[in-house]
Formats: sequence, C-alpha cells, structure tokens
Amino acid sequence: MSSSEPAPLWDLPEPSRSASEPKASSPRAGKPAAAKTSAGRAKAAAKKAPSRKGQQQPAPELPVAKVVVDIPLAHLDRPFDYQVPDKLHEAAVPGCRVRVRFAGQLVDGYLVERTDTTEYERKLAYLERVTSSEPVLPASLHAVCRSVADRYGGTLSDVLRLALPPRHAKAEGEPAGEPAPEPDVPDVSAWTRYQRGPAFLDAVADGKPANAVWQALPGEDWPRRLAEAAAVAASCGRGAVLVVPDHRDLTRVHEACAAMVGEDAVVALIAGLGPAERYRRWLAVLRGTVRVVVGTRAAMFAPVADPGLFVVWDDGDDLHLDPHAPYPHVRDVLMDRAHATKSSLLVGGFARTAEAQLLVESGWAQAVVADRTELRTAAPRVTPVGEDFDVARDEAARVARLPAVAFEAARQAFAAGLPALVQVPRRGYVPGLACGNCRTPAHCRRCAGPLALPGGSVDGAPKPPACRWCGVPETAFRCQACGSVRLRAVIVGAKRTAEELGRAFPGVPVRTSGAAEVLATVPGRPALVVCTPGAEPVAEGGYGAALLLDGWALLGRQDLRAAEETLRRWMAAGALVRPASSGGRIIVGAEAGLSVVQALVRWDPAWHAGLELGQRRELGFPPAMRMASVEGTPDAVASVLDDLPLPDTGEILGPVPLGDFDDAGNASRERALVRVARPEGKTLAALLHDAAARRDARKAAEPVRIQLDPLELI
DNA sequence: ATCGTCATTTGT
DNA sequence: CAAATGACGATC
Repeated sequence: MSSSEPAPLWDLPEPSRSASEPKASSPRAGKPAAAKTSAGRAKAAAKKAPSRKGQQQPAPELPVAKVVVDIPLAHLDRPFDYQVPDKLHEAAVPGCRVRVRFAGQLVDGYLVERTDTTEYERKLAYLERVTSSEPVLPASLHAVCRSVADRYGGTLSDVLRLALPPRHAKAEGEPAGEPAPEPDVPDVSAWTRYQRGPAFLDAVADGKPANAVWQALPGEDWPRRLAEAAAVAASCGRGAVLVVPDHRDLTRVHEACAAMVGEDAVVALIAGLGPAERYRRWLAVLRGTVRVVVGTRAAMFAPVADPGLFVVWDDGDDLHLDPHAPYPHVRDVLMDRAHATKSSLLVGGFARTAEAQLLVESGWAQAVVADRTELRTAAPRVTPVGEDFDVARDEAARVARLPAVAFEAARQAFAAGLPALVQVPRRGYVPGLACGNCRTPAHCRRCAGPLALPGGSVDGAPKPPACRWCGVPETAFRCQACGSVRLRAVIVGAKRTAEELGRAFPGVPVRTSGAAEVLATVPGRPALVVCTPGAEPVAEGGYGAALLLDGWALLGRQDLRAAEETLRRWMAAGALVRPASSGGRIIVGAEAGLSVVQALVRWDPAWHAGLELGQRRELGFPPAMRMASVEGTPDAVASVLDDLPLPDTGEILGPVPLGDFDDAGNASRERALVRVARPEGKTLAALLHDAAARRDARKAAEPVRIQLDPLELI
C-alpha cells in the first residue's frame, strides 16, 4: 500500500545504487537559467548518469554560504554553512532566498553571506536551490532583524516572519520602476510654533542624527507636519519611514506625503493588501524606487534605502505592539534603527507616554513642544464635571440625563453651526444593566444615570454596579418599576447612547462612529457625533465642543497605564475641537482634583508623563525598570524560571494564576514577571533566549510565551 | 524528520 | 568479545 506512493524526487537515496536508474538525473536537469540549450544538454550527457548530487562541484569563488534557516527554534537561531554548487554560483547572491536540506528536511532559508571558508569540521551539504536571486535580506535588514531578536530574547526567524512579506513570484518578475526624483525642500515654517522644532528639522536636513519627542498642539494638522519632516529627509536624498497606529491615520499621512514629495516617491505599507500588491510595494521600497514609506506597524521594518528619519505617531496606542513573537514595539524598533543607522527619530503625539518621557529625561531625545503662549491660542476650554453636577433643566436633556454644562456646551456648538463630539465607552467594554425581572433599564439613585458593571475586581470580589455618568457605585439595587432586586446585563453601545442624547437635541442629526463603522470625517455643520475612543472623525473646521463621558470607565481599569491611556484618548478627541478663542469647549466627566484631569485642563501632557514616570520609578515598573513576562502552564513556567540565571538586579514576581481554571480549581495557565534594572535588560533578554533554547532542545511540548516589555502588567 | 554517536543488550 | 539494538542530541 504505502509503496504505491511515489517518493518526491528529493527523497531519492543519495549517492550509490542509482546506476540502475538512468532516468533519475535527467528530469530536473534543465535549469531555465542555463539558457544555452545545446551546450547545457551536451554537458548533462557528458556526466554519466548517477545521481547529480555526487557530481556537484563547489563554486569557483566564495564556495561557502551562510544560511539562516526558517525554523523558529531558539537553539537553531544561528547561521549554518552550506556549499554553493557550481551551478548556483551566479544565482546565490547575499540576501537571496534559498532552499536547503536541514536535518533531512527541505526548508526555506536566507543566504546572508558568501565566504571562502567554514568553521564547520565536517562535510558541508550543498544548497538545494536558489528560490530567487532577489536580495530580500540585505546585510542592513539582517542587522535590524538580528538586533530586534536580541533585544526581545526572540529568534531571528520569528522576526524575519514579521519583517519580510511572503514572496510573490509574479510581482517579483515585474521590472523595478525608476527611482523617484528628489522632492523640493519643503516649507517647514509651521514647525516654528514648537521649541526646537526647526532645530530638529535642520538636523534632519544636515543628515545629523537627532531624536525628538513632539507633542502636537490641539488642532494641529499633524499629518502635514509629519509629511514635512519626511520631505526634509527626502529632499536631501535620504529615506523616511513613518509608522501610524491605524488605517485612518495612514490615509491622512499618505495623502499629505504624496502632496509634499510626489505620488511616486511615497508608498503605503499596510496589512490586508493582498499578497501580490503587498510584495510589490515592499519590493519598491527595497529596490529604492520610493523614498518615503508610510505604514502601520509591520512597516517598522521597511528596508528603505539610506534612511534619514524614522517617525512613530501616537506611540501610546497599543496597536504599535506587534502581537506576534517576539512582540516588538514600533517605538523601540525605530529607536534601534535610528541609532544603528545614525539617523533621526521623531516620536510624536498629542499626549506623551512614560516611555517617551524617559527618552526626554535621559537626554536621549529633545522635547519639541509649544510654549504656553502658543498653547493658549490653540487649546479649547476644558471644564471637568465631577460627581456633583446639575442635571440639565431642559426637559429633553433631563430625559437623556445630561449634565447641564455638557448640554449647554453642545447647544452652543450647534448654535454656532458646528458639530459636537461625544466620546463614550467602547461597546461591550462595559455592559449596561437592566432589571432582571421587568427589564427596565437600571438607573442611578443619585443622578438617574444608567448603571453598568465597571469590570475588574477589588480583593477578589467583582466590583459592584456603578453609574455610567457619575461613577457612584450601587450596592443595593432595587428596580423603580417593579421592585425586583435582580439585575441583568444589556449591551449599551454608542448607538443607544446616541439615540438617548439625540432626543435632547431635536432636529440635530446624530452620527455614530465606532467599531462597526468608523467615519473619517464629518462636515462642519451641527451634528451630534457619538463615537468610541480611537474612532473620532475629524470635523471640517473643528468641533465646537467635545463631551468626554467615558472617563470613569477608562480610569476605573485595573491597569498600570489607565491614567496615561485616559489622557491619551481625551487629548486625541480634544485636539479635534476648536480653540477656546473660537468658542471650543471640552466637558470631561471626571473629578477636577485628579491629576489626569488637571493635565487635560492645562493641556500639559509632558507634566503628566513626568508624574507617571515618577510613579513608575517608585513602584519599580516599566519603563523605569525592564520587565519580562513568562506565561504558560504552571509546570512550563516553573521549568523556565528554574533554569534562568538571574542577573544581579533580577527579581521574580509571581507566578500568579491567569484567568482560566480547570475542574479541580487549579490555574491552567500562570504568568510570572521578571524584573531587572534597565541596564541589565539586554542581559535578561539573552538569558531568556538561552533558557528558551535549552527548552526547545529538550523538545518540551508545552509552549511558553516569553515577552519583554509587555504592555499589560496588572 | 534523519543521521551519527555512544551506551547497552544480545549472541557467540 | 563482536555485532545488534536503542536512546539521545545535533541538525552545516
């Protein structure tokens, strides 16, 4: 039975015995590249039949190929030497894709170098074939990927999988276009609003490495500012890579860049393009036909020629963390690339992360920020609304349970012919509550706002329901309609909120933007624009008001970054509002005494980032310290930790159970954190890599997830 | 997956 | 004491 299956060609026995199979050698002998047909045939005939393998001659020069194999095992994370056969001498160029026999299997790999000699004591195997001579892994890209793998304690092959799109033969066959011409030097006068802004761009223009952390002013046309920076680099013949969190941002930055440096000089790299187009655009970058790359996180590896500038916008957005091993972060990869290539880095956003703050405080980067005078002309007026607020007197607004100031701010915006933005918690993020008996929506006894489950827990017990507007917990619910004490969860999304609010403003159209459908822009006319964080449309001419009603949900999260994240989302929405001088107002539903609210009122993200970083130092949390998480079954986690030599400053926290439990009540998965002082981060990564290597070599079945600088810590 | 190495078992 | 078998680890 089994004998009826034809063995694949490459499974034929190697040297001897094939004298009895005269045909074995001929079928694949015709290599299209050999071109000269008659000579090729004569040569093949001259070689007497037996397997071609034994007959292979090493290449006349540089016969050794260093090959990185595409196997994600940590103990095989190094190049292996192969012999280049005579026939592949021309094709086997550094950086090309190859196929090699590795441990009896044919595997894909990359040829990273041709050399004269090998350290290997035994006989080298030959390259099986060259998949294509396109040098997709040149030394520069190899170095980037190796460095990223080392930083995260991961393997090169894992990083290569993130950095190189799958090959598409048809796209590869198309000829490379002409390199785009150098664009004109752009007008960068808009950067004079920021201290050290012009100085930073001068450095980029002079090809001197400079690093900047930039907080954009409210209302800033930041895609255009980024395009100007990219154009500065491009105008002096350097490349630029700009990474933004999502597709919507990418569209804006891409348009701005195309207008600034020309359609042909910029390319958008984005997931979900389709294999051919994805590879085509990536090749255009590799071949140097475009100078400016705009993309989402995978573009952080874009092999742009002669890079002069790397940019990450809104580095606090968790989309910048790649969810695939070894979980690299855009900001950190771009820092590494900028450093390695002596080019510049720009970390921009409306808000500032604790990580960016550390770059500034350590002197690694300069703060590019506006002074208070500029800020005063740009910022909207911010009014916090805490627990004690007056519900609007207007009858319809009372029905919608809207605070009076919020109602008034929205009304003024509409009166001025402008839209108003309402930011509400993400749908499903927080379920709303209704009576378990009669299904009447459950309302707060204090302000009549809707009750919801905040999520998270205190001392192991789930948090009690709380009001969506004022945040007051409800510990003894009783239905107003039927007297039942039972509660049931209902989904209250942006849609429902929109309907409720809409009734308060008859005649004003209500638009929603959220997970289901994200609007890019809304016209500059009266409208109530209800959206979840991150989905705020840009309004033509700016919003007249923004109502930030999700503070209690954002701030209530059990997360080290809750405050930082809240300010980031508020500022992203608030930046779309007109300046106070033009009547722009922000109403934020949170206590005025909170520092995060103060930071919004004063529009001072740097101050808040300084506070955050100070707290992280006190707690010994990132980015003040470096952390790694080790996650898996209890046995697997224990085996890694037991095998991990701790650096001097090393400390293990946990392990703690992770959510799911088995029938016996034991955690099926655990997570431990390993903490070291920042200077030992590199050592920790190497030690974790080695521990993973020993584990892989033992062929351990249970997977362990090792992550450096994980975002979620609590 | 496959191959070589080295230790152990089995057959004289 | 030599040949056969098996466990293990490297994998070019």
